[in-house]
This record gives sequence, C-alpha cells and structure tokens, in this order.
Amino acid sequence: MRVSRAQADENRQTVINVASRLFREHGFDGIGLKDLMAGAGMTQGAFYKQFESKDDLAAQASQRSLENALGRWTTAAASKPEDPLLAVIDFYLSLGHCADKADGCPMVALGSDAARHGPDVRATFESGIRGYVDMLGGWMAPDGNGADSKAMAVLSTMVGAVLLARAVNDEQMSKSFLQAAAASVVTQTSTNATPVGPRQ
Amino acid sequence: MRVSRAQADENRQTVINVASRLFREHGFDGIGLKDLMAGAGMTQGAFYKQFESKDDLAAQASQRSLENALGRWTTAAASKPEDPLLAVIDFYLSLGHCADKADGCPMVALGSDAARHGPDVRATFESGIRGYVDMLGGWMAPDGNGADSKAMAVLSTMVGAVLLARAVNDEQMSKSFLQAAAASVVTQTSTNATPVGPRQ
DNA sequence: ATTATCTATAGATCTATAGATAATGC
DNA sequence: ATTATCTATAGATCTATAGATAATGC
Repeated sequence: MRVSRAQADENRQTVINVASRLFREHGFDGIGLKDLMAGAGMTQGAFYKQFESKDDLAAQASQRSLENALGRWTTAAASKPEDPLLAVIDFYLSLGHCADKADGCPMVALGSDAARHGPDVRATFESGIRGYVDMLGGWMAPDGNGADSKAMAVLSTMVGAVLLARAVNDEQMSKSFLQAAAASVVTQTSTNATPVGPRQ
Repeated sequence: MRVSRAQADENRQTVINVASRLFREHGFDGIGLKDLMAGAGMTQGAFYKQFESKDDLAAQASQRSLENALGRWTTAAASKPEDPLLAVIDFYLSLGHCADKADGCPMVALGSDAARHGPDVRATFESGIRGYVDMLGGWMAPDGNGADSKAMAVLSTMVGAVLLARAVNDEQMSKSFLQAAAASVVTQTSTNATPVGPRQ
C-alpha cells in the first residue's frame, strides 16, 4: 500500500491540482474531502498525512490556481507584445472564460468564499492578487492617484464583470457586461482612446 | 403550537430577512437550515411548511437582500441629489461596507455562490442586477458603446473592488482598491473630470 | 523501522420527512 | 377540520482520527 516518497509527493501535487479545480467549481464548502481525494485517485484516509486540515488545502489550492491563472495571463501577454493588456482582456472578458469556472479566474470563482475564510486563505489571495496588479501596472502609465491605482481599478473592473456575467442567466446580458468592461478598460488605459468597435 | 395566519406570514418574512443576512455572511453552503430557523426563533421542523427547499429560500433571500441593498442606494442618492453617484460611491467603496458583509452588497457577498447555483437564484440575481444598472444608468450619459455600457462598467468596477478588498488581509491594500475604484468611476463618468483628492 | 495509503468509524451536521400537538379558522 | 410549529428521526454526508496493511527506506 505504501508508495515511494517521490510518488507520494506527486500524489500530493495531484490533490492540490484537483482541489484547485474543484474548489473553483463548487466553492470551498461545496465539495468534500472524499470527492477531492477521489478526484486524485485516492481515498479520504490519506488526506491528513498530506494536509493539516481542509483549510490548509484550501490555502494551497488557492495559491495553485492563482499562480496558474496568472500564468495564463503571461502566456496571453507574450502572444501580443505590442498590446499585452488587450490580449489578456480578449480571453478574460469572454463568454468562454465565464463558462469555464474550474479553469478560470480564482478571484471570481472564490472571491466571495475567500472573504469568509481564515487569514491563511486571505494571505494567499493577497499575494496572488498583488501579482495581477503588478502585471497590469507594467502595462499602463500611472494616473496621479497612486502608483497602482489604475491597475487596481482595471483589475476590479475585470473581476467584477466576470462575476456579474456569471451571476445572470441571460447570455446577452453576460456579454454586455464583458463588452462594457472591455470598453471601459481600453478607454481608461489608452491615452489616445482606441475606438471600441460595434457591439458583437 | 399553531399561530395565526398573520403571525405565520410574519414568521416567514423574518426567516427570509434572517437568511438574507446569514447567507451573505456565511454563503449558501456555509449555514444550515437549523441555524437559519433558530435565527428566526423557530425550529427546523417548521421550514418545509414555509419553503419548498433550501434553494427556494436562497432565491427569496437573495431577492430580499438585492432589494434592501438597492434601497440603501436610493437613500444615499436622495441625500445628495446634485451628485447621487458620489453619494453611493461614498458608502459603497468604504472600509465600513467591506467590514459589514451581512448587511452589505449581495453581489459581492454571494456573487461567486450565485454563479454555482440553480437558475432560480441566478434569475433573482439577474433582475436584481438590472436594478443597479438602471439606477446607475440614470446618473450618467451614454458613451456610444450601447445604452448601459458605462453603467455596467461602473457596477463591475465597484463590485470587483469590494470583492478584492475583502479577499485580502492588508487593510491598506483594501483601501487602495476602494480608492482606485472611486477615482476610476469618477473619471469615467464626469466629463469635466473632477479631481479625486489626496490619498486618505 | 518507517510510512503512504487503505478500511473503518466516531461524532457532528446536513436536508428532508413523519407524526404529534395545540391553537386557529370555519 | 385545518394547520403552524414542534419533536423526532431517516439517511446521507461532513471532517477528522484510529488502526491495519504492505511497500519503502535504511
């Protein structure tokens, strides 16, 4: 029954990866340890040799998803060096992103949950969120309201738009939130205000 | 043991009011029927004579909190008719609002949860959210990207900022998100860009 | 000898239902 | 007679722990 230390480490990573998806999909309180472990191909009994508590896993899985999602931002940005922000907006403010909670932005999927949880989870979100602010900040000129003010406003707009787009049934309304946010971000960040184009 | 029909109706309203607070505080999955009913001074057994299911209560409590919170917007707006948006921003983008989840904005407190729940809850959020968009839309000129585009972007920014402000431990960072959002909203909506003032 | 995982279980809690009780409504 | 609420409970699930097992690591 025992596996090698390397295999055990790998199993642990798998659990974190599975949890990072399932927590985003069902919330911290919406999925149990049994299902989390089963998703990693193990039984519940192995859990407490790997993690201190469910909250411990919540913090680690949050970090994993925040890092992964930021990685997707980096990839998108690299694909369009002349306008990285637009590349990010393009996938972030999309119906595809709205539909894919498990692989989507953890700030949107777990933001309400994080606010209710312990300082460990919030510490993870705090440093994760700083990463997004820093990346955005590198793409825009400061606006005289503090170094990261513009980046923080843009991140708020993006996160809020996807949150609201996911909270409604009407797909047209979802699309409107995404487009409105995109137009707003583009207007706010481009000095020579780029035209935003017709409604899709 | 039986109470009058009027009393039963009143009890039902109390349950909805209690649930509208406790759901915002703990999430739909973070509080049980026993505690919800206890908060209204009753036992769990009475629940299913009043509601079809927990999801039914979730939808009704969501509606109640969306209406109540919009009422607070109306009150704030009425207190400053020359600049209602500023009056709303003033309390919405505040640390006080961040600290008061149970009485605060349900889009922030339950947005992530709503996205995971059934069409009933989402239908409630949808019509609730339209109320906020409509109110905001009345306070700003359209921007050529569709009738409600600006209002939707502003709402996204406000909701996102409070969501992120609540997800971090560092109070200074929370404040920065709130101030950044306020500056962004003011800049976006005022044609003769109102100065935003020094950092608090 | 140690230990990663397993099965099994404790003890609490969850949603939902059943049946008893006592007051209302007719 | 009806019914709003109560107590009690079914049956499932939850987090966490205990002890067994079998393979690793020394």
